[in-house]
Amino acid sequence: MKKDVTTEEKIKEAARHVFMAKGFAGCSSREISKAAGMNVALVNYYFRSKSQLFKIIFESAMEDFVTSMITVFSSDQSIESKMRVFIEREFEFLSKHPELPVFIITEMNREEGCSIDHACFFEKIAASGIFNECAQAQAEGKMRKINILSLTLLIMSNCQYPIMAKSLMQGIHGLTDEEYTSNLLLHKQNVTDMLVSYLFSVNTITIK
Amino acid sequence: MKKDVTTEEKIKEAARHVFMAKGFAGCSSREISKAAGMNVALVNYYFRSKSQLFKIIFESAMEDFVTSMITVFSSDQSIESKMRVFIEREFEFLSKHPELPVFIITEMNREEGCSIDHACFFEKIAASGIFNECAQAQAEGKMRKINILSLTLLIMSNCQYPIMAKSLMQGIHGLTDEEYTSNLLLHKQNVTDMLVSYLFSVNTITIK
DNA sequence: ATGTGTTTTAAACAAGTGTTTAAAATAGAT
DNA sequence: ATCTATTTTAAACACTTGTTTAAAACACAT
Repeated sequence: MKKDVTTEEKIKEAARHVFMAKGFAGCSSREISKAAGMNVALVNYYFRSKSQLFKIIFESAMEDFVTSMITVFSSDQSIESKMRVFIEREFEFLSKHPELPVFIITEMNREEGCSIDHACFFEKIAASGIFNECAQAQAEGKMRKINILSLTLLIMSNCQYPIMAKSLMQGIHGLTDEEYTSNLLLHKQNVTDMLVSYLFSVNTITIK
Repeated sequence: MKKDVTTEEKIKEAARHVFMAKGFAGCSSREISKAAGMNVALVNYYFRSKSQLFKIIFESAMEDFVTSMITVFSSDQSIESKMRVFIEREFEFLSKHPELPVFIITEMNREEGCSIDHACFFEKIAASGIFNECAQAQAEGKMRKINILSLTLLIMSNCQYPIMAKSLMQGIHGLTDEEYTSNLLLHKQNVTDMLVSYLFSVNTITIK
């Protein structure tokens, strides 16, 4: 028997949407099954339990998250232009999946969330060779010497936070969706300028 | 009748802890009442409902959040040193309340979360005069010309994200609590350097 | 001690939770 | 058409949820 979209995929897609929007604790199995247009029992028929289904969705979300990074790192460019492209792509990717960072951070803080092995993601990133490339650039004086955690944090902070905090910023500054989106473009440019000049010290800083 | 700590305060304190750690959806009324060492019915006796209690806790959390900012802005210093002090204080404050940013962002995304008026917080910040001060510094060429949202985002991103994403970063980089904390100190310095030099263009950037 | 108002509790309520069971519907092979 | 295995459903399971009710415990004035 064949279908355009298998039942299993229907469930996963529905679960992805619902989990992302409301979190593990914020939704019920029945809600997911309804979003997939079927009976509750089917969810457990294909994926033994709610937790099991969640684990699959979460890991695939992490996978997307990391894959989006690695594609840029593996490309063949100077490290500085990799950085520029990376920021560009990260804003683009996260605009399409705005709930992803909050989702990942929230669920990492859940007790059960720790059961998942995260180190493998670091290994994947490391395997792209980006960290060695940075170390070399730092040794050659082409790049500011900061440790890898700090580098990761600088980039992630400035790419992810502006998208995670959308509703907060809209609330505080009183902006519509469109206004926020257009402001985000300006901000992306500022972030790029700031990070590139800080890390690679392109001394074209002239203000006023 | 008098007590050292009133029942009402006991409930609020317990609710604050539990809500922060698990979110609105992630905990039950009974969990809160047990944390406060009493019967469930008492929670509803003092605060009509779980939602009502939550609203109070959330708004007080936002209050703390904003108050922590304003104290620095209202002080009597140059805008550049205000920035330095602000980052310092923000890292210190958030280290003591690490769940606060994720909590606020998560609950802002809940449907019911929108019922709360957020604009008042912006007004409070604006009332501190910090925005005018920035505008003036920008007009005088002392500060880079970027809009307020972007400025807010730059600061918040770099102060809040490193603390929100602790468990994610620990997972990825394989760090203990102590290691992360000490790395956070180094990172705070990097953030300060980067932001100050980007915004005020202190051109002492010479690498290696 | 009695009465009064407040604070606290145990118990119950209906509704919703994750999960399981057994029966029904469906598919494909003979 | 009959049999078999897979897919889907309705119904029930035991348990937790937010909230309410009525009785108990308490404090305090008289």
